[in-house]
Amino acid sequence: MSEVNEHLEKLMQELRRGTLTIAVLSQLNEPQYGYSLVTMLDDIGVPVEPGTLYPLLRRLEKQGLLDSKWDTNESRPRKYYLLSETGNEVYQLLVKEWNEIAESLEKVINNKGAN
Amino acid sequence: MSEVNEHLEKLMQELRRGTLTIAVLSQLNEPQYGYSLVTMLDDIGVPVEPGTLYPLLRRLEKQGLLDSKWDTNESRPRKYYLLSETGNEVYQLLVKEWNEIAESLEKVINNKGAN
DNA sequence: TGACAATAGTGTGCGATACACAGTATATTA
DNA sequence: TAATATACTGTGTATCGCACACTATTGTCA
Repeated sequence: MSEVNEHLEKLMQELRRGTLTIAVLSQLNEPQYGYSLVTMLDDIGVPVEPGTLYPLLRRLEKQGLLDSKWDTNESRPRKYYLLSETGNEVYQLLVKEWNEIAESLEKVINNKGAN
Repeated sequence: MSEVNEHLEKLMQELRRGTLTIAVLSQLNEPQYGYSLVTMLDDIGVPVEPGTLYPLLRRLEKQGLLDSKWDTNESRPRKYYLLSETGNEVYQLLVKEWNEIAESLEKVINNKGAN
């Protein structure tokens, strides 16, 4: 891979940053477990490594945005996550922030700022 | 500041990641120097610390996306930056990537993925 | 029985960024 | 003219999320 492409990859990766958190939070109105989230997000077009998602879920729980509960009734134990109340508030604010960023970037890209 | 708000700040900061690069590249069809970019971007609604912008500009130059040239004719020496050819290509690709990300996130947020 | 899928995790290095700080020369104002 | 602000560029450092390689266990199915 050329050097330019490596840099491009890095830049795109950087752009995606933080969006995974929003994607995850958005799916957790309904309880989901990690493994299901991986395939689910993948289906929606947000591919994610398990080794990326699991630490994220634990972090969000530690921060109080998610609640978790083990389900040991099924054939295999699953850890279900769900949005907490503060998690929901934070999610709303994040979406708002996202929209502002998107709008501002649109303007910048279309050079509407050049007057 | 409450703990939740600190986390929120971090998350929003994370969301903004990488967008500054796009913003900067978008303004460099015309040559600009660092200080002018700071105020310019600030006007457009993309506030940025000088201590953040300058290293970014140098990095982008080192990566070959920007060319630079000192102007010592004016009262104060200014370092003008300009998109290189590859810089322009990369910028186009970044915008494309950004649009895809934005679209995908929109879907996720509006729960269009739940079918 | 042996391989694959389901399910959850850890460890680590990289790299961008925010922020505090530094430095110099020119305008501007008192 | 002395003092203060502003224009302009930079450096150093700590943080922190993330990608990725890796580990581990248990059930399922050929």
